[in-house]
Amino acid sequence: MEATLTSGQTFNWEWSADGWTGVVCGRWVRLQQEGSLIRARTSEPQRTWDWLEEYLQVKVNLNEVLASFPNDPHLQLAVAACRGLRLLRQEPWECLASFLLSSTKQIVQIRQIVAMLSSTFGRQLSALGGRPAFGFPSADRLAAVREAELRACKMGFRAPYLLATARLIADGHCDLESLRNLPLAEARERLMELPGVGGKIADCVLLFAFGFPEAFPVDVWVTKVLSRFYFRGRRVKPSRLRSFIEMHFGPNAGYAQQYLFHYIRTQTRGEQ
DNA sequence: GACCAGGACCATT
DNA sequence: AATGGTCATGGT
Repeated sequence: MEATLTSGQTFNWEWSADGWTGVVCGRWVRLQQEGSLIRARTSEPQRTWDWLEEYLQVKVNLNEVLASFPNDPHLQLAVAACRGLRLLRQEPWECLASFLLSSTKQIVQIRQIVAMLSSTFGRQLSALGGRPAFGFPSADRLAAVREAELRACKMGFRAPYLLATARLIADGHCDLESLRNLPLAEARERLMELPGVGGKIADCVLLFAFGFPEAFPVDVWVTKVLSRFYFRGRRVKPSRLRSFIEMHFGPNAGYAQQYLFHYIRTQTRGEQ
């Protein structure tokens, strides 16, 4: 669970001695790992846990996913180092907005920005003990604020992108939920029409929110690890990298990407 | 105090 | 098509 929640696919989980605290579908949640089980606590009674099972993707058979990976020693090394890492199924708007804020930011900083944005514009939620919690602000809410208010959340040049995209979602010009049912390439194009959304951020939404398992976000870390593992550390043109990815990683390429990303990031921390 | 971070966009070649 | 500069901020 730790690998899943700290691997840079989501930014709103906080660890403490009591477990992992976060917000899913507008509900405050605390998760505790007990062996192979996960215990969940909410601040209010729940009539169903479907929303959490969907988010955590607990019904995905991880062994089947891993069995679909190519049998190459580098990838297997990453798999061994990131035991239990899963892909979440996040809410599209929160995922899109979070990754709009992610460009050339370290994960710790993205977490700070998301936290400030939520506490400023998000809905306050009841929580068990501790500090109050805040949900991620809706597109409607953000569409109504001024750019300066967003910049006050330390997002810098990303503020106009977030604002413009929030407005396109809020006024119905773009319906995120409808993109879920499109073919991957088409959904990707629709996403890239949004201001501030290029191929990488689109791939993140396709993989982390819409659940396209073959979507493969390529950032500086993934570029680095692919170069090191499969191209003897040499620079590789993006187009060549793309064709290698499609050739090599199979139907669950996105999972493989997440293992490689988390592996290289945790291995080289503090190095160089 | 450099260097860099889960990029996108625009102006030049 | 392919670089190069720019954007804002702060962690390491």
